[in-house]
Amino acid sequence: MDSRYDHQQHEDRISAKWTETQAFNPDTYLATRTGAKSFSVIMPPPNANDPLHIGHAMFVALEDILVRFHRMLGDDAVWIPGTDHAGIETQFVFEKKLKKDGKSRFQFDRNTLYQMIWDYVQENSDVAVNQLKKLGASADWSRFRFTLDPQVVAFVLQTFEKLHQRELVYRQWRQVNYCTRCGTSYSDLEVNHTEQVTSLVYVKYFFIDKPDEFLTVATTRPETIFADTHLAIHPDNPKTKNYAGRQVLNPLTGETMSILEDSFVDPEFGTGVVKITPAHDATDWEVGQRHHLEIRLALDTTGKITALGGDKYAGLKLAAARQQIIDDLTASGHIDTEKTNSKYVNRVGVCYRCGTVIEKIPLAQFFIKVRPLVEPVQAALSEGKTTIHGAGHDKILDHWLANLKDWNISRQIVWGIRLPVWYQLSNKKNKSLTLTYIDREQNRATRSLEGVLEQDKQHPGELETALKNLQQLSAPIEAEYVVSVEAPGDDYIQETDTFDTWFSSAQWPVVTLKTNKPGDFDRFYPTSVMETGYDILPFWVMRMLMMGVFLTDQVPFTDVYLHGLVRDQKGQKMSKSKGNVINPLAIIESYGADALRMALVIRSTAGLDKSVGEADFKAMRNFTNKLWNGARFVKNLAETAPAATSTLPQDEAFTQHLDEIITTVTQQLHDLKMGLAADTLYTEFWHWYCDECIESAKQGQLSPTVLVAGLDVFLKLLHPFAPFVTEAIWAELHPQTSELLVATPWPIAAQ
RNA sequence: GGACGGUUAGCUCAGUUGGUUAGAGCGCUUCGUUGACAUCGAAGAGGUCACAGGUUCGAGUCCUGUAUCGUCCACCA
Repeated sequence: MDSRYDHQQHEDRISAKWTETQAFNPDTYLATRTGAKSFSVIMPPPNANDPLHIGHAMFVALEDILVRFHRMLGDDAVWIPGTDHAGIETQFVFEKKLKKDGKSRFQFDRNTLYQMIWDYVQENSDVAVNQLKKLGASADWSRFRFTLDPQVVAFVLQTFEKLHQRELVYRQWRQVNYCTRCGTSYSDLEVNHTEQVTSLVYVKYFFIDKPDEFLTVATTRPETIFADTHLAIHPDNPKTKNYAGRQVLNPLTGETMSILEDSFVDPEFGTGVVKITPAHDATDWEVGQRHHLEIRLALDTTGKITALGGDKYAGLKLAAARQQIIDDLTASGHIDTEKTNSKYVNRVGVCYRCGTVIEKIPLAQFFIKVRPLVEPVQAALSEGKTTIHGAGHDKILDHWLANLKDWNISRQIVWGIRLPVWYQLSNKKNKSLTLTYIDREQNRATRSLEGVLEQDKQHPGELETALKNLQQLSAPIEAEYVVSVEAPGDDYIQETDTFDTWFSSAQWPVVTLKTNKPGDFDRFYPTSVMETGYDILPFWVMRMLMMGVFLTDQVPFTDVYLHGLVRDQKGQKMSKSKGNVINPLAIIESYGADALRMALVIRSTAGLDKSVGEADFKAMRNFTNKLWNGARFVKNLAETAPAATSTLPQDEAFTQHLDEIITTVTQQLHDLKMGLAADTLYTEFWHWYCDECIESAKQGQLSPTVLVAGLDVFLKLLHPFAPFVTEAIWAELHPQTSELLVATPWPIAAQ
């Protein structure tokens, strides 16, 4: 053996051996499954087109430890890998790429664009998988799934159909979160809230009956004044009480606005009078619902002022319109300029992806009723069917479940699974469907269905072109639709909206098992441990619970282990702008995958963030070297020492303590205390086995045969944590056998 | 405004159901290459376990409150 462990000489070679022997496929490694307990882990699928980051290394390390442990225990253990099409993320990245080439998504019909993104993802799809293998992930690659695999898509469509049959899906014209830059709506979860400095302007609304008197209203959104229908006051506010029922003039349109009373108004804030814009503000929308107010749109989905703005403002972009309106209102004496606070800090919703301010815009979208899905989950959790491991996140989940609102699953992007919703072309109610398509002159055209049919009469083939080169379909709320996995007939056009990626992800534990090898679902469901970052608890874990219970009447997993963020050595969040991002591949290159894994896992705890830095990787690299050299010495000792004729003084104590270690580590792993188990093994191997036991053996107090047997135990216990170096040492110690360490049984304490 | 976490050695963090002199890595001091490892070994310095009460034979660990940092949620124009 070399005097140093050189990971680069071993890792790829060992990886290949594991693959050759199909060591990770339970159909292969288990001689018999009779009586074997099932242990299944579904991998959180990384984005198919992205290289892995340090967070992925964390999940690989933790999940791999569990799977290798249970495999060695003799369980029917499987870890099902996959990659995610990551709808918005991927389309966002692809559009940036298009832009670089001087193109835009609007130049392509949706089928062409979809195919282009598909090809792009295919080009990169090996990257993630190869990196997972580099990390030592003992996943069963023969069960690999991509979220857009045809079987997966088919399953997701059936789920939607099932939800529809159970009346858990509805289409409604409702205010939704809309990113004008990404061109799609979002669910509430995709909106981040951040503080922003804007101008708070005080606008005067003059009374109709007394034209020289006015009410002052503070607003940060003067550009929506076109769509204002009312002002509101609190019914019990003495300061504003006498305004009730009076009428004022809209300062921009000159229209009559009445003053209504609603207790949502905070008498203490501003002037105690609020303008109501039902279309573009969440609170105002609700006020509008309560008081049956007309909903008028001031902004469209491109972020421009609608026709409501008249010749002067229509078509202006939001920011430009805002400034123009402030200027104009100031000029016309409608703004109390002395009161203007140009540094007003307020909270706005921004797109989690691109940071653009999210607009509230009413749109016809598909929603899922969440109450009927949530309730069985709450029941299951309170019965302890699923345990959440991770610093209070169980309570956070409870809070989410209790307050969850209906889920908008429609996205106006192409990179995803298209909703199985169909509109009949000949249906009179569907005449005003709007089709955007690339016409025969390669121009982007937007026409009503009626208009397309008209065109088709004059230029036969227009309808065919429109359907074939369709970019986007926009159906009014009164349109009639059919939900069907297959096209109901030739006379139908399919909805162009795609599912929220999380809608299909929510079914991942079910779909990966149901569309895989026959019998997998019964064999592995409910899965054992769902291990993922706490940051996607509401996005993913909660929704997997909801959809899992809906589809199977069982929770999708019995335990959830939430790991924290990986931070840098100073405890700072990693970000590209700070330049403190750690590339896991670079760490593997210099220190080895084992060192990376150990550094991430050791003393990490569920639900809490973990700091790592160069010093940690180095320390754990030293540990792999320590293992190697301890083994090197012990091997040599066993080979050269004369056969023991009797037991030595330390032999019994050694065996006893070794048993304690086995018991402790085994229990820690059963309890999902991977960080603690790694720490136990590190300390026991280095400071007990090497520092004490090897030294005892040198002094003839401990038998080499006992020592070498103990080494085997350590190699097995450490294998889940540091699979490469332990496998390499195993081969050195047991040159006569072809059995790999990965396939050996877990040690059992004598007592 | 609500909720949830963190606060332990110079730094980053463990501490498994309350139980003997509170641990690790890195850093620091002194010494050491006599059968593995200098990516090493030996010895050592360094902690009122945020603070204040309480429960207990016994509290880093349980309870109450305070401070502070952080995260998530929330319709304050």
